[in-house]
Amino acid sequence: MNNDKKIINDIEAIPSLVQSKRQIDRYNLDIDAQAILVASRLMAAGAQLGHASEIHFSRFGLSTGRYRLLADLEDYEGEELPSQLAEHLGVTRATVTGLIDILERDGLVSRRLSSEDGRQRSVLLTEEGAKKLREMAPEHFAWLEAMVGLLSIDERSVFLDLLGRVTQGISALTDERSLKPKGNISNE
Amino acid sequence: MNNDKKIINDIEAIPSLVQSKRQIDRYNLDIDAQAILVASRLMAAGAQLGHASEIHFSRFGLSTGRYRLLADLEDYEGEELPSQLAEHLGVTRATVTGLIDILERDGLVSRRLSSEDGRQRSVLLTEEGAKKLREMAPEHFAWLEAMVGLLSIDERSVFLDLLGRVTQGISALTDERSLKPKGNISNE
DNA sequence: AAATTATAATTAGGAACCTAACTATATAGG
DNA sequence: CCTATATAGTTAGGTTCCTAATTATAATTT
Repeated sequence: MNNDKKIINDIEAIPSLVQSKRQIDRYNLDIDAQAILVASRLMAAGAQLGHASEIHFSRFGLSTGRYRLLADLEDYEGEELPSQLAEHLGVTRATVTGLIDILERDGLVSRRLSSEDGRQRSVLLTEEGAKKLREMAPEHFAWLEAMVGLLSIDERSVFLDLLGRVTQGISALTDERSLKPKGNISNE
Repeated sequence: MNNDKKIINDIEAIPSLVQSKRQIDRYNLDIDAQAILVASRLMAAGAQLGHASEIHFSRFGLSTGRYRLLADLEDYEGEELPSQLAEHLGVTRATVTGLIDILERDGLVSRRLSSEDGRQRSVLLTEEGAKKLREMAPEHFAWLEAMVGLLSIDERSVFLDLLGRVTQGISALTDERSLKPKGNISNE
């Protein structure tokens, strides 16, 4: 019986400190092995979470992106422009078009032409879409809460703080390459 | 000039505490808003990191997966079976086949038939593959280190601990559905 | 020994997100 | 006015990873 297929994040897939050390030693680099371990673990956790999330939402006939779009729409009184959605979700407008296509096909949102600007199309949350969100809310939020269930309230605050700074670190790395910084990363 | 396209993780894309509270209040759920915030932020961070990682590796003509395969190969004396690689990387064998295809095309690995078992094909790190790893090591590890550069040594330990428990939480959620646990998650 | 079953790798096709090119509309400059 | 340029959304095609089916070889069962 091959139920191993389900368990992707095997113990083998988790990078260890000795592994990080070995890699650094091989090239005689002046790098903190633990820093490498933290970064590697975070990458592994990110991939794992992304995968788990898709499985979670698929039980409601949604994907992570499509749920997030619906939730954002709900947060903005049930009507938004695709470009706003793209900005809120942190994805491209092309991606939003695809998300809307499927949600519209499934009757969870609808498109409407804007009267003010002929280029714009409003996206509206349908009654069915609102119902879907209402129905999945308890289970969904319980799922999210369970994710951090092994952390105490205090630990959650600490984690949030540390994660925020790591996120900042990542942003700095990706922005670095654009030689014209927008000026909002001020700490030298 | 539209260099905004590069900066995907806009300030708007980061979920806030008030947003989490609003969502929970809407359905009168007995859920800790901060827990939702932590979970949401982690998901956002995971996506951001995944994206940043692809950009990082693309500068060396690699993807995250292909780099990880090369690095794992190096860790195992330059020779492994595809099935071992799949397990170590936490991806399916089908994915590994695809990764090897491109790495082989680019001359970074080679395939060899196993003498012992006719079903197996060994994957070998070529000299060119080893050279690639050697060349990118300084920049790559510096990149990883910079990611957690805003954290002190002590904070890295704390972060590692908390992240580990969140990871456990996620694993528990995904395994939950398979009614026959493998019994290797022993700490009750 | 032959037939069944398991395993290793691959192939085929799908989902999510991307970039770049395109269409339609709006705005600005001469 | 009317051409040039910017913007909103979409379309086309690529990448990464997945699941399910397929092929080839090994192990097991009768």
